[in-house]
Amino acid sequence: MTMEDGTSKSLGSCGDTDDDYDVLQWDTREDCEVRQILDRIADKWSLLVIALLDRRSLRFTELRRTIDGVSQRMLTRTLRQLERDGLVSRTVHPTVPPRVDYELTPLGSTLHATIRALVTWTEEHQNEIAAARAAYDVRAAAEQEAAEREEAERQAVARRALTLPA
Amino acid sequence: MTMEDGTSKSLGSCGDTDDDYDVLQWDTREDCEVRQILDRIADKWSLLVIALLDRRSLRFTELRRTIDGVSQRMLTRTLRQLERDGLVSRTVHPTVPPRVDYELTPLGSTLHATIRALVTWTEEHQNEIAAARAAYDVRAAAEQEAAEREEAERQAVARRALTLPA
DNA sequence: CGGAATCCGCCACGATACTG
DNA sequence: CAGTATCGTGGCGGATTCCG
Repeated sequence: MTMEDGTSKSLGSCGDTDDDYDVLQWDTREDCEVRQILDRIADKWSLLVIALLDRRSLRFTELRRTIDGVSQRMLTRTLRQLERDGLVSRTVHPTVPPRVDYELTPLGSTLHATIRALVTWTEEHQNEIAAARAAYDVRAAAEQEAAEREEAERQAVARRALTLPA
Repeated sequence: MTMEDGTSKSLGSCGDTDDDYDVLQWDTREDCEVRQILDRIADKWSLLVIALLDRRSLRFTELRRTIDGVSQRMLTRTLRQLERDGLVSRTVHPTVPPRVDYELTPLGSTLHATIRALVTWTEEHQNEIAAARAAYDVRAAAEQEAAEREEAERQAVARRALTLPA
């Protein structure tokens, strides 16, 4: 089993002292739930798996084929974590060859619904972000060029001071 | 400048072909906006910075002190990325010693609002998740122990077959 | 004070091979 | 088919040093 990830134990409810002013704590402490869930949905495959399973339950190989690019190792690990968090349920049919079905739990469904909001936000604002990035890159390039010109100028001055020092 | 991260260019609108059946594409392609934003808010510090700046604008050192654990390198990188994405604005006051203020842009504010939904979901369901994890770990431990007993049994049988083979 | 540049450890992830 | 086990590597993030 080896418990490869760092989650393991210490699920200490994150210490909500009073109101929601605990901005510092819910992200600083490693064992905080928010951090955990965030890492889960943000890792390379979890979100995609959740999105796919929201349509219908799927077998391991179906997921593997559909996702295209995932290694069997990562798919297994992803599914295990989702299962452990109660977001995905795993049903083994004792047939031969073996057959394993994965489906979203009710909890997983509500999470997917929540995530949709984030996806929607991204879709709605991707143009603004792209524009901001383009603008930033232009400014950065301009500043860089200015710095280089300034540097060249300084060197030119230094050279003149050397070539005619009389 | 060196452009250390992999984002750089290629902001190719992710290819929304028809409806929302592009589940495969918006997460598989590296240059997809959803992936980018997700990686941003999920990285170790961005979310915390956004949460802090949502209250009021802050100086570099204020952020550094408040966050407690962040290296100046990572704080700088985080702020640069957020600035590039148009989520945070950076204002340099040409005083001595220099003073730099960071504040959330309107775009950044809307993102923070969206993220709050996710945080809320987590707060509401952290008990279920904790319970699911505990249950999973118990099952896993039980299975492990069962496997070990089975193994011990096999070895015991093998030993008997050797000690009295007459 | 607010960075930039450099070096480095670590582990998440991928590729490969083996098992029930 | 559905995994586990093992090894190699790229890149993230931390520590340190230097600069304007």
